[in-house]
Amino acid sequence: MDRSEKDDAERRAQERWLEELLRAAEDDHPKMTDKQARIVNAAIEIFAEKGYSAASTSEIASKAGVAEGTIFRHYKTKKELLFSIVSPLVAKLVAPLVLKDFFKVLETPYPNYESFLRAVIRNRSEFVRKHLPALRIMLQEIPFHPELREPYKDVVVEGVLPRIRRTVERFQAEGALRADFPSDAVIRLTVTSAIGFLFVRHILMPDYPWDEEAETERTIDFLMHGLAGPRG
Amino acid sequence: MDRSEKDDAERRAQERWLEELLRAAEDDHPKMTDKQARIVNAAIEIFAEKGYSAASTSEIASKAGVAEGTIFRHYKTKKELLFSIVSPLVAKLVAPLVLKDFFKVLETPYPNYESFLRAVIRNRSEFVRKHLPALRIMLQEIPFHPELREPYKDVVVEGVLPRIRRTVERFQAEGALRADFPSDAVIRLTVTSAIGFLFVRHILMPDYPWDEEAETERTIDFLMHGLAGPRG
DNA sequence: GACAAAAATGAGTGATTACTCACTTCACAA
DNA sequence: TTGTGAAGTGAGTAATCACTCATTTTTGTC
Repeated sequence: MDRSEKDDAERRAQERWLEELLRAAEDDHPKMTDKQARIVNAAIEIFAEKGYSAASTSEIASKAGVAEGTIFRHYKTKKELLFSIVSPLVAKLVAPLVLKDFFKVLETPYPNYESFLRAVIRNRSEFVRKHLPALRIMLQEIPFHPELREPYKDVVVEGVLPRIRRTVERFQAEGALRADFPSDAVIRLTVTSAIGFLFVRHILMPDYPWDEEAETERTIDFLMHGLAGPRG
Repeated sequence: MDRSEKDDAERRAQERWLEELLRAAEDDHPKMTDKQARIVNAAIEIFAEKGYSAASTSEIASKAGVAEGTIFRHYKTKKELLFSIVSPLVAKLVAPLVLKDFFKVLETPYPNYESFLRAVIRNRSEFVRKHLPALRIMLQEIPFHPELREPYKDVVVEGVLPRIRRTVERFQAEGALRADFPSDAVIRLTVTSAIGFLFVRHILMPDYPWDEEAETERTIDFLMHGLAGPRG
C-alpha cells in the first residue's frame, strides 16, 4: 500500500466518521419534545447573552416556560446542555472541509483557487448567518473545553491540512500562486482573510450596511492579488 | 473655526484625556501592597484559565496566598477586580492609535504605508506578547461588558478612523493604494490581516516555531500586493 | 518601645447555585 | 376505559458563591 492509497483509506474513514456525526446533527433533534426544544432555544439565547458560566439553569427554565427539573430530565448536567448545542455545531462547521466533494473543484484538470475561495466563503457566510447565536457560544466556550476541539484536531491537522497544502503547492509550482511564501503561510493568509471577513461582517459589525456580494468579491480580489504568482 | 481647526482641537482633547488614563495605567499600580500585587497576578491567571464567571474569589485568594477578605479590602467587588485588570489594558491597546506621534510617519512629505504597517505590527506584537494572559481575559469579557468598550468607541469611530480614512484616501489618490476599493474596505482588510496574524501567532498557535521576522514581512508583503495601486 | 493608622484576617451571612426525587400529568395502545 | 411508561413538576438539598465585619497583625513615626 503506497502513500496515496493509505491517504485515501484514511480519508474515507474520516469521511464516514464525520458523516455519522452529521447524521445526528443534520435531522435537527430527531424526536424532541416541544418543551425540550424550548429549553434548547432558551439556553442558546441566555448562553449567548451572558455566557455559559454566568447563565443559571433556573433562568433558562423560566425563559423556556418549563420547570427547572425538566431540564435535568433531558440533560444530566448543565454542561451536557451546553455540549448538545455546541458539539453538533463544531461538527457542521468543519464538515465541508472533510467531506469528499468539497475539494473536487481543486482536483479538476484546470482548477481554480479563486472560485474555490468564492464557494467556501459564500457557503460559510450563510452558515454563520444561520447559526449566529450558537456560534457566539462556541467561540466563547471552545477555549475552556478541550473536549470540543479534540475530536477534530487530528482530522484537520492530519487530514484536511495536508490535502490543502498539497493543492497550494501545486498552484505554486504552476505559478498561479506565489512560490516565495511557504505553503503554510499562503494557507494562513487565506484563512485569516476569509475568517476575518466573516468575523467583521457577522460578529463585530453585523448592523453595518454591508454590500455582501461586493465585499466578498473584494476580499477574494485582495487575496488573489496578495498571493498571485508570476502566472497568476 | 474651520473644519481642520475643529478636528485639531478635538484631537488634542482626546489626547489629553487618554494621557490621563495612561498615566494611571503606565506607572504600573503606583503604591500597591505586595499582597495586592499577588492578588492581581493570581486573578489574571485564574480569570484567563477558567473565565471570569467561573473563577471564584476564594480560589484567587488561595492562589495569591492571602485571606479572601483581603481581596475585598482592595476591590469592592469581584467585577471591580476584573476591571482593574482589563480597563487599563484596553486603554494601552488603543493608546498608540490616538496619541499624536504615532501617525507622524504618515504625515511626512513622503509617507510610506508599508513602514507604517511594519511599525504598528512590531509594536503591537510586542504588546501582545507582554500582556498575553490579560489580553485573553479582555477578549473573553469585552462582549459582556459595554462599560469596557464604551469609553473608546467614540474616540476610535470619530477620532482615529476619520484620520486614517483620510490618509488612505490620499494614498489612493496618489496611486500608491488601489482606488477601486472604498477606503473603508482597505482599512478593514489591513486591520484584519494584521490582527489575524497577531491572533494566530500569539493566541491560536503560540507554540508553533514561528519565524516572527519573516512572518511579519510576509504579512506586510501580502497586504501591499493585495492593496497595491497603479503606482504602488 | 509606645502609639496610631493601615493592612490583613477568617469565621460568618444570606443568596444563589446545580442538581435530586417523590410525585403528578400526559399520551396512547389495548 | 384503563393500564403503563414517559414527560414534567417543584419543593427540597448540600455546596458554593460574593461579600461583611469585628478583630488581630503589621507598618511607620516619634
